Amino acid sequence: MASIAPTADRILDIAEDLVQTRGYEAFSYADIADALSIRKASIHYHYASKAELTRALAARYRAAFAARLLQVEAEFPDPTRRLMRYVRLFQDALREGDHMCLYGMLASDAGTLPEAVRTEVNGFFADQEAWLARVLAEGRAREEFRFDGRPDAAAAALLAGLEGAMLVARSRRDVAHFAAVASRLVGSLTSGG
Amino acid sequence: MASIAPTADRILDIAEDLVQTRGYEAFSYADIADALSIRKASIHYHYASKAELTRALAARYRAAFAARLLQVEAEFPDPTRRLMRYVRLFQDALREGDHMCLYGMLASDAGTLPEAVRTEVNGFFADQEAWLARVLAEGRAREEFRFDGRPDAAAAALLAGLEGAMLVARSRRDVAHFAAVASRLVGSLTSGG
DNA sequence: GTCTATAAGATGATAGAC
DNA sequence: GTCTATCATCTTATAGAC
Repeated sequence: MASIAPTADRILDIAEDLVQTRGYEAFSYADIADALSIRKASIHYHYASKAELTRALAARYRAAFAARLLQVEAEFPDPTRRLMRYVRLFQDALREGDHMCLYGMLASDAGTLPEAVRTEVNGFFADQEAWLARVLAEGRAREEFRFDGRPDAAAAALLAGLEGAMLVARSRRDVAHFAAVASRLVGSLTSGG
Repeated sequence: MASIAPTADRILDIAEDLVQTRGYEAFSYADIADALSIRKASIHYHYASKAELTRALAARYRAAFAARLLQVEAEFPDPTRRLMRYVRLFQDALREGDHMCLYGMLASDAGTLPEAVRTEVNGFFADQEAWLARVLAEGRAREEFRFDGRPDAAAAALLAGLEGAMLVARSRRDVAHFAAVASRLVGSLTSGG
């Protein structure tokens, strides 16, 4: 499947895995070249610099995630199920417990990230908070959710909880830890104040 | 103040700042040598390897944080104030919004961290959750806090929320974002289910 | 589009003088 | 305890043949 994709895409596939497991600073053109059995120079043909490669990777992931959210909205009309599916999307990113969400990892690399990538990171988080705020607002209107204050504030806290849970769970290589924290975060919206 | 401390300590001071802003992979002996106006070889005299330097840094931070928690307990007898002070400790680690909590950063580097440091990271998180669980349990017994389920589960969710809020806030260079999420997390314990 | 070859610089680390 | 000098290796990146 990956082997029939164009080289430019396969490069991003490998890079995505490397960023999720090692971070921006700890992956190299040599790692990608080895994984694909090509030469480093070939990667430079497709992506002139590491900054450009990472920017392309971030943009692809952001677009794919946005598309998946549209799918979720089409598939699940009710806010509760939408939210549960959203949490599942995050949990899947953890894989066996050794991957971090791509954007969570890039956020941790914010201090050394090329500016174009950094802008993309903040845009991604803004996307997530906006989407969650809409789901939460609708859920409260339907009396499926209960929470205090503005939906965007509740959305920011939920996103932070999910990202932090991934960070801690991955350090422990423990997907169950993420699942437990996530269900508590969702539970506090569906059953309390 | 830093300039009268022994070299071994000053090395860790600089390393701490570098890890908090750049992460494990993105700091080097050369960075520390430049900051202290000494040579790289002098650093190797104090810490034979980068792994050993980072392990020493992690151990120092963990011990210092534990000591600060004892101070908080001595100073504030009531759970609500203890918790507010705890959140403050985290917020201070952000500095101007460009530092991550040392252990949050190390957790994000889990994929490439020397095993000894990684063990230290999970120990630190266990420390935090245990301390928070005790504060939460006592707060619920005194009817200052309200939450469902076991105190350790609530503690895990709170810690995850704080770490995630730091991650997102730092990416945005926005301390206020952390403060807003943190006060919402605390608020959900003091005023709701 | 992929290759070989190469560049200029950084990396963690060591030997041995002072 | 700090220095100079050096090491092998890795990094991103480029030139030019095929």
